[in-house]
This record gives sequence, C-alpha cells and structure tokens, in this order.
Amino acid sequence: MEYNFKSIEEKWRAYWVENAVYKVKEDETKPKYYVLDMFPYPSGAGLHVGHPLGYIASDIYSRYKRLQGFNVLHPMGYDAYGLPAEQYAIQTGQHPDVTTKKNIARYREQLDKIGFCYDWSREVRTCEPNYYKWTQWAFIQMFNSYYDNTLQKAMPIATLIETFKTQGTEGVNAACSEELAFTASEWAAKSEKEQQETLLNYRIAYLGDSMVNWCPKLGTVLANDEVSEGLSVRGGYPVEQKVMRQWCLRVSAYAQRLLDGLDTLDWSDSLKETQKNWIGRSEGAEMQFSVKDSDIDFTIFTTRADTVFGVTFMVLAPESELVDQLTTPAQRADVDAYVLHTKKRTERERIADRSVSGVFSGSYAINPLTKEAIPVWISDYVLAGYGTGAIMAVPAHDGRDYAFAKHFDLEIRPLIEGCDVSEESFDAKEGIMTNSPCAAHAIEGGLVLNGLTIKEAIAKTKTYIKETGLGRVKINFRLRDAIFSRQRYWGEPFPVYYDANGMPQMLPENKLPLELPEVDNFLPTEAGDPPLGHAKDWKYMDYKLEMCTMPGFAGSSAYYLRYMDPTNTEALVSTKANNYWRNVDLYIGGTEHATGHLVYSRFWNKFLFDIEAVCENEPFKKLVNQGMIQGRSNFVYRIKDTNTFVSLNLKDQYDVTPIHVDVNIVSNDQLDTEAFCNWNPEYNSAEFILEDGKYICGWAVEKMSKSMYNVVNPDVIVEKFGADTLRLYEMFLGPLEQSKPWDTNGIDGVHRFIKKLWNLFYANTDTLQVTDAEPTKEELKSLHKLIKKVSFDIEHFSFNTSISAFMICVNELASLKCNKRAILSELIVLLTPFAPHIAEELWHELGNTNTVCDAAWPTLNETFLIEANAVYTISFNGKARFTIELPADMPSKEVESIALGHETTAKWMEDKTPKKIIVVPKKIVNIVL
RNA sequence: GCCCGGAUGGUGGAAUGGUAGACACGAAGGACUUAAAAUCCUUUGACUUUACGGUUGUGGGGGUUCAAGUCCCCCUCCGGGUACCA
Repeated sequence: MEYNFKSIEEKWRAYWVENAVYKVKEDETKPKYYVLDMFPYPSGAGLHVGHPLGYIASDIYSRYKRLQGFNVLHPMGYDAYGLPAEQYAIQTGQHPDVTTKKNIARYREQLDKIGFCYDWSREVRTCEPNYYKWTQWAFIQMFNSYYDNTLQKAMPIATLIETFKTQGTEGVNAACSEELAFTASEWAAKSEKEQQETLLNYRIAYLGDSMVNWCPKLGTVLANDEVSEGLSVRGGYPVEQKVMRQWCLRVSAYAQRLLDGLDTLDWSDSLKETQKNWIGRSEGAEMQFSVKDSDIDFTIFTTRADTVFGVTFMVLAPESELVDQLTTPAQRADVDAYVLHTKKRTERERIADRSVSGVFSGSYAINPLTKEAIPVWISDYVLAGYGTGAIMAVPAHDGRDYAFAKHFDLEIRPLIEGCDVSEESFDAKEGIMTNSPCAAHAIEGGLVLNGLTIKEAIAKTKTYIKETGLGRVKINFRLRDAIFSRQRYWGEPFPVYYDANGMPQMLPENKLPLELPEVDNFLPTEAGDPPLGHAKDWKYMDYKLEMCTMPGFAGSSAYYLRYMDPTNTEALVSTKANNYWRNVDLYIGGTEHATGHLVYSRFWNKFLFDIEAVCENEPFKKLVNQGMIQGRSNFVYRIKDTNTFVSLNLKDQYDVTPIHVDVNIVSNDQLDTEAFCNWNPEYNSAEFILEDGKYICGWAVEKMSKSMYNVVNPDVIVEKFGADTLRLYEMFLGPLEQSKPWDTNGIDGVHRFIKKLWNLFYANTDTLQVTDAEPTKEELKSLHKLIKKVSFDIEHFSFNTSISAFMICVNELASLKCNKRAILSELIVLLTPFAPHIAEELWHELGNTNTVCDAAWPTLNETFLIEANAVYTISFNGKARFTIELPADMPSKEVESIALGHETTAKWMEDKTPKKIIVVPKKIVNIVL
C-alpha cells in the first residue's frame, strides 16, 4: 500500500477532534506540565513557514511529556489587538473586529493542518470582553496599590492613605515619581483634588506627566521597546520626545526584583543578559552642588564619585527644569535658542547627528569638596530622563565630557597616575589616583584619594560624602515606567472615568468589562481627541470616560494565566486551577520579546503575586528561543534588453540583470521554465540558455517577504508532502535556536524516511506484514539505541539529531528486514511527538484501539546496548580518559586487559596499566590502580 | 563604542577533550525500466598513489594536554542585541 498522507492526516485529525483527545483538565493524580507558545498576532498575510517552527518544537515536547505520563497543558490563542488591523480599518473602513476575526479563522485553518495537540477549548483572544475584563481588573488593582520599598512588595493604597493621615510622609518608603515630604496636618489640609494628585505620585498605575515617545504619524505615544533608533518599530515612522499626561505603570519599582528573579530562571544566558542590560542597574552616588550667589542647589548622579576632583564643568539636559532657574539674563537669548533647537529635533536627528553642541548658562556651581566655582553648561548629550538630568563633567575620564571640553576649550584635569589625556580621555577603571587637591593644600579633614586604586577611591568618596552629608549612595536603573496610554481605537478601554475635579476614578468592578464602543471613524477627532472621542455616550453616569486605550502588551501580560481557567467569570484564574497549573514550565518564542513582553509579563505576574492573585513569583520557568527562519530568494538572469534568461553558471558570459523569481516555481534551485513563462505575462515568450538541459537559479538569504518572492506558505508544503514531513523537515533544518534560511532542498530526505518507515509495515504489499515473532538481539539493540538517543535529544531540544537517529534506526531495521510487532510498536510511540499522523495510523493498524497519544514512552533497557568489541569511554583516575575495546563476554564485569584506541595513549599508559577496571556500559568510571 | 553569539566538505549540519565530517541534500556511476518517475546499490573533504596506502585538513597565530573542532591567550571576518545611561 502506498503511503497516502492526505487521507491519513485528514482521518486522524478528525478523530482527534471527535474524541477530544487534546482536552485537558486538572488531575491531581498526575504531575502537571505547562507548555506555552508565544501567541501570535493574526496578521492579514497568514502564516509562513517560519511561524510554525517554535510551535512544532513545543508540540513535540508536549506530546513527549504526555507520553511520559504528565498532564500537559498546551493551549493557544491570539494577541488580537494591534496596529495593523486599525490601520487597515482607517484605509478601508473595514471594522478591525471583522478583519481580526477573518485573520484568526485563516490562522486556525493553517494551524489545524499541522497536527498540533492544542486544547482549543481553552483558546483566548485578547480583544474579547470576557478576556479583557481581567486586563481591566488588573489595571484597577494596580491603581489601588503602591509599592512599599521596605517590604519590597505592592500594598493597598488605603494603607498609604492611613499613614499619611497619622504621620504624613514620615517613615514612608514607597516607590514614587517624585520625593515628597509633608506632615499629617499638611495632608489633612490638602483638598480632595490635591490628595488625589498626591496619591498619583505613588500608585502603581498612575496618571503622570512624563517625557514620552510621540509618533505624529501614528498619532500615538509608544513605549521604549516600541521604538528603535528613533523610529517606531511598527511602521518605521519618526518619533519625537514630548511631555504628556499619560497613564503609566510603575514598572521601575520592580526593577531590583526583576533583576534578582533572573537568577532563578532557566533561560539562555544571552536573553538574561539582554534583560539585565535593559534593566540597567548602576550603583553610584548622588551629590548636591549649590549654585554660586544663589540659594538654589541641585543633585547630580555619578558612578565615578572618585573623579569629583576632576570636575571642571557641569552639564544640564536641555529639558531640565534647572535650565530656566540657572540661566542668567545675559545668557537667556542663547539658552532659549539652544533649547528650542533641541526640542525641534526628532529623536532620529539627534541620533544621526552626534556632533558636540551646547551653551553656557551663565551660572557657576560650587564643588562641595573643593568649594571651587565651576561653569554650568547645557547640552543635549545629557538626558533628562536618566539620573537627575544633570551631571558633573570630568573630561579627563569620560569620553563624552572630553569631546565637549575640547570643543568649548574647557579645562581637562587628570586624576590617574601616568595617564595621558592629550589625545583622548582615560576611561578605564584601573589605575592609581593622584592630584587630590586637599593633599596639596593640606586641608584639615579633607578627602584625599592619592595612592588608592579607583575601586578603593570610589568606596572612600561614597563614605565621605555620606558622612559629611554632601550626598548619598544611590542605585539607578535604566528601566523606566511603562507608558500605558495609546491614542488608538483597537485596544482595551481603560476602566476609568474623570470626576468633577477632573481626577481619574476607577469604575466599580461589577461594571467590568467596559466594552469597546462602536465608532464611525477610526481617526482622531477634530478636537484632537483619540478615536474613542467619536463614540456616542462614552460616559459613566454623567462623567467622561477615558478616551485612550491600552497598549499591545496589556493583553499579552497575563494570558498564560487565563489559559488555566479561560471561562471563569469570577476571577482571572481560580485559586484551584492556579494552584494546580502554577506557572509555565516551558515557554517557546522569539528573542524579539526580550525587552518588551518578557519584562512586562514578569512585572505583571509579580504584581499579581504581591496581591495574592497568583501563587508563583515568576511566570516562565524555562524559556527557549527559536531562531528566525529567513527567506531564501532565487534569481534568474535576464540578458540585458532581451527576454532571454541564462542559467547561473553561464551568466558570466553575458551582461545580465538578476531578477527575483518566485521560489515556489523553483525546486533544488532548478527553475520550472514552463511555470516561469506562466508566472508573469511579461515572461510568456521567455527563452532560456540552459546548462546540462537545466536552468539553474542563483540564490541569496534575505528577509522573508512578498517583494522578494521568497515567502513559503506551510499549506503548500502540507499539500505536497504532508504535515508529518513538514514537521520533521522544520526540525531537521538545524538547531532550534539558530536562525536559518528556509530551503526546501532537503525535504525529499525526510519524506523518503517516512516512506521507508511505512514500508517496514507493508513491505511494498497491500497488507500489513507484521509478525509476533521474538525480536532478535540486533533489532532490540537498534530500538534501544533510538530510545536512548531520542529521549536525551528531546530533553535537550536537539530535534534535528533525534530525527537523524530515527533515520539510522529505520535503515537498520529495513536492512534486518525487521517486521516484529514488539519493535515496531515502540518505534511508533517514539515517533509520535514528531509525526503524530502516521504514528496514529500505524498504531491503529497494529490493532490498538486507543489513541497513540496515550501510549507509554518506551523504557530503556541498557543491556541491549552492550556488545562485544564496542568502544566505550572510561576515565582514568577521574582525570584523563581514553577508549577501550571490551572483550566478548560482558557487562559490569571485571576486565583483565584493555586494548587502547590510540598509540600515543598506549605509550603513555605503559607504566600505569590499571590492574582492574570495572566497566559500566556508556558510563564513565574510574580505573582502580 | 559596549554586551552576547558564531566561523567545520559543493550545501544544511553531527561530534560528554578521545578514529572530525554522523544524518541528510546535491553530484557521479550502476541496477530495474522501451523510456521516464519512483525505488535500490556504490562512490563522494582536499592532495597523492595503478593499488595497499600516504599526506593534509574544523577562519588565522600561539599555548595547555598522552590527546584540542572542543579548554586558555591574541588576531581576522560574520550575525544579533544595545547605546550620548554619566
């Protein structure tokens, strides 16, 4: 019987649905395992072959775990809110809900063809009210919480209000936007509005004025991770900096915990590193500088407190509030012009043009240690958003300060013994300090750093400024609060209305979900309000509702929790379901979410943990990043000004133009010339110069995109080779985590393998040719080698090598003409995770009536692996290792002599020949001398 | 600039410090076939030899080791992340 993948795959997919084979529920008798894919945004283009890579890997692992007896939760859903649907709506008037549903249907159809074991009864969509109810609910909880730095957790805002009433800010150690100090009576004297305004300074979800990334073209603000090199990640439009009153999440409060938590996670080092850098912890000091002839003083942040004697000027960010206060009348015009100039520049222009610019404020600051007066400058190389927006400049030991000093001819004062700062600054953090002025002028009790290493000097300076009250030790994080408002339509509405004071209030929880209203226009209103401004009666009682919507990461921050209990109307997730499934054991997805989703999710989860809504502190225990599938484009070479195309290896003889050709009409780089003529009317009458009767195309690795004609749709592969071949081939392509171009050149190999496997059962006849005879030693050895290899490889996500092992095993069994049921049925179980359709078919052909998904993973018996004259590796005194050949009678027996694999080793061993060796197959053991 | 990765045949890629190139593609030759497709068999890193075999070989240069693709140092090139973060 021929291997007919089409009918087999259709049959078993229907069977799985009918028998709800993939439906799971909590089962206390079995250990749980939670395998999650990063859910997709359903774009209009559908899936290409790159998308299923991670899904196939997680599917293999899920099925493997299930065969091992775990109760596996493996759900899928859609990240359905997003920009493309809205932009499409603006262009065509099609409601985003309509296009989103259509795209989801298409995605589902494509996913269904690949044979995944998702429990679709748990599907979530972020745009559905019964889902986003819980996004809104979480937001309300964040509004009603503040972060207590002493307890290191979120606490009810009511607790903070109570403290303000009794003792003001005395003893309060809370994460806040701005350090405030007031007494209980001052608090009591505040108006209701003032109190509300004050509380916003502490809430975890708060409305605040902050510098935001404003994208005029998209008409919305963007989070830091949505901007790259001054352009929006979606669309690539210019972004500018602007102060706006926006909803924000106090993610920065969790910076230390987000950093510490990384150590407990089984993630790749590179991903942890990326997150570490994004959180950007830096230990330093804050120091007060007073302004000469004024009562103003200001604070700077530095990690190089040791260089305080090298400060020759100060620099303020142009956006700093201090600029206005410190500018002298004489300098006013220059400063205003400079500030205006920087404001006008987009982020992109600032990045492109790194030339030194700045202006003198007219004021002088007093160095608190030396009492020296030093000029205060304003320059855009200092950022308003980091530290205090003001720095002490040490041109001798900082490259940026050095460039500035050279440009404006300011003093450069070196502090490290023997360093040369005539050409460039000395930034290295190693060397011996010198030039401490207090030593030179013999100031009593003054700080002297001479002779210390930089490290010691930093520590000593910190202690000194702390003791003298000139400053304090401070840890700064690069991680900022997340801007949470978007001026868009297609997102979650905020459960927020504005009271008579114009202050934000939360809707009562029984009014949730606050559903997204209908609008007749997806653009901003004429008054400049977001699209929700078009909604009729967008009110709660008589109060105006918030018109912004939440950003993309809102819905994706807790979706993994919702899968545990997707239809619950009383809670995000019930305690029972949460206590059973706990958190994600294995999460597979791309690295592009390292600084976005994976930070926000961890933050969101930690917050929910603090308010005891969930039982685990981290959402994703193990994370594997699948590589990207790039496109492999093909080219044909048209001879200039003709309609003649020349094959790759002959093209150098002509003057040719390379033209992208659809990879779907090329096979193994050989062009289907007939299909090419039909591909585009322009080529109807194309002529070809062939080599060896073939037209060979050139190729290049490029991004997979429509314009390069290199997009390969998985449906096409499934149609041609079947889903099992697609699954095997995607895994066979190379290591999961590595990026690689899609290239169908090798797909015949895995397809052949499946056919060979098929023939083990049918031996080219129409009936099953399986016997119940006892397997031979050789057959058992071949099978158990496979069990060992595949089990090990799956655990290590090395799917490509396990497929090689299958090929070897099937070849061996084929040459042994093995048709023993005992061997073949175990082989099928092993293959189930990789190629579930054919496994299910053959499993039933062997007479089983249950699904192969519920079979038991074969048990390894090492004794079958032992063999005379096999090569084993053993270690010598736990140190050196070498290879021996075992004599004929076997295992775990004492061996009298050994034959050494290497001549050199033999020589070296001559005087050290061990007396007795205990050999355990495939294990490293010590030799007893 | 900084932080990660990586470099192995014509190609994709295998190798707990222990016979480099598993497995697969492609290519060449052969069997079956009127022919093609499919299938099966053989060969396939390079150089050298009629042959047995020999030499060489994991981006380059050093080192550690009885033994290095693998560990250490330096260099070249490529990919990714990130950036006036003080």
